[in-house]
This record gives sequence, C-alpha cells and structure tokens, in this order.
Amino acid sequence: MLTINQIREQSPFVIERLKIKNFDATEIVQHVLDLDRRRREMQAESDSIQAELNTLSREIGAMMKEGRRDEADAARQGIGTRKEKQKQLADTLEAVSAEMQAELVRLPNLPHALVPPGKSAEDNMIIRSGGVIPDLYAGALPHWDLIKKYDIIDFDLGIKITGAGFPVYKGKGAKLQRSLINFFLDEGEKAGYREVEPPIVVNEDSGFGTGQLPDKEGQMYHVGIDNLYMIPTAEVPITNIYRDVILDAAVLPVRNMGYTPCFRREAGSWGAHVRGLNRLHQFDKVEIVQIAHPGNSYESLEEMVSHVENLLVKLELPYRIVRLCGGDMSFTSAMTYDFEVWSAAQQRWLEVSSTSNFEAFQANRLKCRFREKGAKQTTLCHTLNGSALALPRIVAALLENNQTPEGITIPAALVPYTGFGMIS
RNA sequence: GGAGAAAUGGCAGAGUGGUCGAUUGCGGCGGUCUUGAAAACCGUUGUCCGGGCGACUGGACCGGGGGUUCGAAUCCCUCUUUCUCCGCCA
Repeated sequence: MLTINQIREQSPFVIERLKIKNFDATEIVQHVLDLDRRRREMQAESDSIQAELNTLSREIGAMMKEGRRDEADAARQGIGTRKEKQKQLADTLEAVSAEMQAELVRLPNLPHALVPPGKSAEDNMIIRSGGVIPDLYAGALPHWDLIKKYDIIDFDLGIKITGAGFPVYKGKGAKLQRSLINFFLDEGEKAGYREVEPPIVVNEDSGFGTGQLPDKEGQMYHVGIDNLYMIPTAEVPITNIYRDVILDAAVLPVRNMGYTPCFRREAGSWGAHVRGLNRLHQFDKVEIVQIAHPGNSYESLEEMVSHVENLLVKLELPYRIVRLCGGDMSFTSAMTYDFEVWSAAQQRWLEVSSTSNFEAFQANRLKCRFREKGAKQTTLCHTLNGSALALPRIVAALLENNQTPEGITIPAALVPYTGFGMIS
C-alpha cells in the first residue's frame, strides 16, 4: 500500500498518477486525509490523558511507599472518569486507524512515469523482440494433441486423481519438466541469485504482506482447518522472508530465487484460450526476487529483464517483451514487463513471465526496511520479482515450435539436462 | 496426539505488582591511549505513532490478543511458538 506520508504530502500527484491505471482515487484520498487528520487529533488528546494518568499512578505509588494512605485514596478519586474517557478515545482512535488502513489498502500502486496509458493489452508497449518465428510443416499440431501423440502429459489422469487443470507429466514429459527447472535454477545461480526452497503454504500475514490478501483471496486454495493458503507464486514466501526486517543498506540488492509448484484456483477465468497447458491450477515456476535500494531498483528491474530474456534466447524461442500499460498492470505494480513467446500452432503469443518493480508498495505492507550505514532512520526497500520462468507455456511453445514429422527437438541448451535431444 | 517447562532489547541473561524501555555481560558504534593494531578505559547503542523549524518532547511496545489494578515484563484467561519426556511417523 501507499504510505500515508506520500498521500499527505502529494495527494494531487497521487490522484493524477492513478488515472494512468484508470483509477479515480479522488474520493478515497480525500477520505484518507480526513481520517488521518482525525486520527492525529485523537492521538494527541489520548496521549495527553494517558500522560496524566501515568503521572497520577506514579504519585500514588510514591504515597503508598511513604505510607500516606489517605492521600493516595484521595488521588485515586479523579482517575475513574479520566480512564473512561481515555478508553473511549483509544477505542475510537483504533476504529479510525483501522478505517484509514482499510481505505489505504484500496489504493493501487502508482505507475512509474514511463508506464503508457491505456485500457487493455492492446495498449501495451512492445519493447523488443527476438528469435525466429518458425514455419511449421502442414499437419503440425497444437500442443494438446502433441502431448497425447507422444504420451508425455496426461490431463485425463489428472482429472481422475484431482480434477481439471492438474496434469500428470509422464516419461520424457516429466523429465523435461525437471530439466527446465534445473536449467532455470542453474542460470539464476550464475546470475547471482541465492536458491531457497520455501514452504508452499503460507499464513495470513504472508498473504497480506505481498498483497494477495485480502483482495485476491478467492484466487488461492485455502487450507481451512489450519487457515493456511497454498501459494499462487513463490513470490509470496520468498518476499515474505523479508517481512519485518531491517536490512543494512550495504547488502542491497538482495537476490533470491526458488522453484515451487504454484496453485491458482482461476475461478471464472476459463474460456476458449485456455486449452491444454495455457492455464492450469497447478504448475511449476522458478521465481526470482530482489530487494533493492530505492535509488537502484530500476537497475535491478533491467537486470532481471535481461536475465529472463537470456533464458528465452538460450531456449531458442521467439519472444517479445512488452511494457504493460496502466490498464493492464496489476494492483501492486509500479512497472511491469511481460515476456511472451510465440506459440506456432496456436498462432498467438503466450505470457511466460511477468517481471515487476513494486517499489515501496509491498515493502510498506511487509515493513521491509533498510538503514544506511551510520544513519538512525530506516527507509522502505523496493521489492521486485519475476518469473524465470513459468513452465507450462514454455513447454507448450517448445512442443509446438520444435515439432517435426520425426518428433520434437529439444533445444541444445537443455539437452545436457534431458539427456535426450528428441521426443518421438 | 498426551504430560511438563518456557518465550525479555542484535545475542546471552537478570528482573514475580510501583519511578523499568527494563540490571549485567557480549557484540556494534564513537572516543582516549598507540607508529599501527590489540588490550585497557570512557561514552553511546531498539522499534513504532504523535507534537515541534529545531534543541527537544508526549505516547505505545518485555511472543500475539484480552482481563484484573490507581499502577503489569511481573497476576489471570486465551492463542501461537520453542524445548523435554511419551506415543505415532517420511
């Protein structure tokens, strides 16, 4: 969420910027400012009554010690009404603060100045593209047919075991998964990321910290009996490592990555374009996360973008990088690059990575701060993350783009991992 | 799952109703001394929310939440977590 300070100090700017996200913040900002003013007034009053009470208590303590019982009893007289008033004030103060918090949480992050305006994916800005779009032979198949032809991914089995959207990877299909994961992790390690293996179920605090709760509650699988959530992305546990942490400025940027399965309910989002591997309830992903100094966070973003791009180059996939327009960006992001690969049989671009700078938006919720050497003040870090990469659509594109009448060829970079160069 | 013990500042560890944001040690930072370093000595050292241009100042925080009391780190309730023993188990 945005900080109250920023809203207090530059509310017209906040309102103006959010228009890029097609969000009219006028009312919320006004309401927040109003609540903030009331909150501060009440706290001043509450604090001063509390100060009086504290003094009185101390005096009574001294009297008791000296055995002046009568005086102590007398001093006790005025306390009841003050306590009552203080209690009332404190309760209202808490209610006002909670309301302010609830309002603050409704405001999306401010988009960066370079974010183009726009309503939908149509308005995204293509930054660059690479790779060669293949010419498929006549009779080339979409991946949902290829996986059956070569018996490497089985949706029906998944339906039997769990339900739709939980495929079973078999044989070379399973090996391909494992190879991609290892390849991504190895490349990440070369790029300076520390590998972590986090829990894949998280508590409410973590869900709130990265912004999945409360807004996107319905997107996560909830383990009701223990009130835990299955992660929709490794971003949640990996970023939450830094919840309630004060870092030394010298350690920034911190680079972590992890492979996890990801779980998404995708309620209500099924349609014509989500056949096969295009959208699943469970999928594998390697995620990279950086905690950066606010002064350098866009360098971190660029670094992450080149890392992801490098992966696509090594996989020899035709890709393009787009900077999302305001209307297509997520609630929490200040700047997002999407990576799309060309799916030759489907004749469309598939999103395989979304790499974002959240600036201080998540950090404010997480209370992830840093301190300059020798400084007394703490400052919010910037947090960033990106998929590097999400597997299913990569697999879809690899299968479709690399199909030949003899079988599916494996890109050279992967062969050391798979141990085979062809699925046939 | 059953029984018991515990949770205090970066760490270790005092504190069982009163001036305690908290003794002390270690660590960190600054200084004295030294050619330099070590040792020794002196000082300093948490976070958050308010007020003030500022010096400074009010409030909160001893695992979380609630309660008793004029007053709670200390007493009571509850939740969470950790440790020990037993049971079960990859």
